[in-house]
Amino acid sequence: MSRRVTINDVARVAGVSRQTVSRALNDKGEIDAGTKQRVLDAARELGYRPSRFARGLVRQDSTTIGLVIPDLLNPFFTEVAAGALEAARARGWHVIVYDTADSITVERGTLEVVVAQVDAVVGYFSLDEAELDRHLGGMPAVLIGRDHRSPRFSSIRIDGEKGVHEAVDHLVAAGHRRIGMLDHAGRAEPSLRRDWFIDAMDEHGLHAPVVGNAVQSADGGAEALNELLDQHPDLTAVFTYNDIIAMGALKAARRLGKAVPGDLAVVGFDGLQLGTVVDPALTSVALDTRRIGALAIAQAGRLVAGEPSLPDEELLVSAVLLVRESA
Amino acid sequence: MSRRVTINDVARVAGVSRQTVSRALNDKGEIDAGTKQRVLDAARELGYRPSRFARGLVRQDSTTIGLVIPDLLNPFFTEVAAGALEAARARGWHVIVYDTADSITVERGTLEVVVAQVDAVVGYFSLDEAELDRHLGGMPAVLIGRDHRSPRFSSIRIDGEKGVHEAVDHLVAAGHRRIGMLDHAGRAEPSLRRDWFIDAMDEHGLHAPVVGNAVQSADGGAEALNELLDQHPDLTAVFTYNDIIAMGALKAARRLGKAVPGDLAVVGFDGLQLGTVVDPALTSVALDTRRIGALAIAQAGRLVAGEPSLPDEELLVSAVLLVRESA
DNA sequence: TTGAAAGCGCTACCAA
DNA sequence: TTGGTAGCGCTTTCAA
Repeated sequence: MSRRVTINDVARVAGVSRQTVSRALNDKGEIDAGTKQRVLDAARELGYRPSRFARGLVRQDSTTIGLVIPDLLNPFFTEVAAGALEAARARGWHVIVYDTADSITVERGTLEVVVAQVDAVVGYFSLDEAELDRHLGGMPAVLIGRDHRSPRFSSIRIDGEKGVHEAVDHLVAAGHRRIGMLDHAGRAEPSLRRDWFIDAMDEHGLHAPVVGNAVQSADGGAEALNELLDQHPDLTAVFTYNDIIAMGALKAARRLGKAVPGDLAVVGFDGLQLGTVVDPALTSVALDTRRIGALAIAQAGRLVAGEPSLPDEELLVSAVLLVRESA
Repeated sequence: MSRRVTINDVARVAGVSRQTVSRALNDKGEIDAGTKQRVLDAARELGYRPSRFARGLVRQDSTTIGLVIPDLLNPFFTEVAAGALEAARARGWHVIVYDTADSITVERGTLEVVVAQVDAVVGYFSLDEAELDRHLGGMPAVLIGRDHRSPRFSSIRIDGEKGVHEAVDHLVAAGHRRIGMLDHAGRAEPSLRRDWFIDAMDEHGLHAPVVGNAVQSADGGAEALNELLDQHPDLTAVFTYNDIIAMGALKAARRLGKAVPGDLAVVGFDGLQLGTVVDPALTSVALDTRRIGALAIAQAGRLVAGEPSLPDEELLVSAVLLVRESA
């Protein structure tokens, strides 16, 4: 039903050849103004729309990139996506967005179909490289926030180490000694962010700090903070796995009657714009999310065009401490 | 550089015809296991990836929908987009997302390119119908939150009237009489939401209520509330144009030393999930954003397939009051 | 200024 | 089980 009226129909109705139709529609010169108008009229009347496939087949331009993210509603990924869209638009490229709903099954399904629709894939993937490779079958791919072993892939690396150290330095400078962390829950292993945190604490002679776990939501953060403070009421500061959890912690702290940052300082991770709508505004180890998205697109573009990859050091995004009000 | 190795190359290397290659790659039966393996090996070795254009040309399936939104970072649009993505995924359709950066110029540019890439367009548009029509050239389009005159378009209509009335009823029932509103700023005319509000107030004999204007951001909401309370210190409740503004108002109220909802009740509009991360959680006139996105996709699909449009009453999304904590 | 022919890369439909 | 032929809808030579 969809693709019905073709260039031939227009040609017939306009009483010209289809090459002439093509000329009229694509604003090529070498065509009589009258003829052109006649063709345009016929096309409009018939409701003619050129087939993107036929056109794409003969003009080898137009780049489309698949962006795979676990959850668009997670503000962090929203920001990365926005950065990617902007970078793509600037280049005239198109981005098909796939939300895998945090499900590895959906991710598999997505990978299955994405390869037939785009020139390259960028995003966050959970599958291991072998399976990724199998699905992708040679399509250029840029993994965000994850290193790769196979040379078939490219990565945007995230380095939060410096930022986390800055955060701990900041807290210690403000007099904090009893600093806890709310890591993420539900994954097999503790996060890198936790390692960085422990490391930074170590540097200040603050050993074996307290670490709780929060499920990935504001409520999760609130609950986790309650538990943590329950067991360690003497904490004066917490660093969290990310901003969402931190916002929950903020809320929990208030309910506990603790002033932030007076009684409890809170530092998140991600540096979401959202951090400014809560009160106090969230201090956070900030990642440049727009840049992450933009880099992924830029790198994907190079891979598609067969250009050399961006230099490794440019594929790295480092976090810095963003001091707002909560610490 | 991009599209180099074709099915013919694979056929040559594997020593078969290209039809056989096609069979092997598409898991058709009627092929010898050995041959198939040979083909697969050759394909992999050559790094062969089928052209999506050629494939699309011959198999007339695969639906791609363009989603045009003013600002992905606005949580309301994020939620709508997420709903659209989910609905599209369920159908195996693809969604190309375009962020027009709240700019009519970008919107024009987007429309220009989108028509060549998708089967239908859905989203939020600022251009008038005539220009829209000119750009779209007959492509099916679904306008969200905006009515259409031309039969060429389809609309998802938003009705907040009932919800706003519920909100005012709720406030009045709680004893509020001095209820103000923070409308949006910067647009030519006052919003429909304001009309609904005034209407609902009227019904309770509360005439000529106070209306301020806020720019679309949390800070804007905070600033606007300060001004409003400055001029009308006796207000005990505010209804806002949307949740973002409401969150700013929440923050401002706290800074003013006003308890929410004790000293000042706050009701937003949109019902964002985000409303739960602030404290107190935001009471809001809620729209089912997922449903909006899903409906837009469903309707677009019908238009593409030439099926009859969804019935008018199903194309309508009504807001309902979502009572949380702020009122 | 226009049209005829060729071909983009692939799959469907036959016949072998 | 395989291959030949045709053709999807369009643009690009090249002649007329």
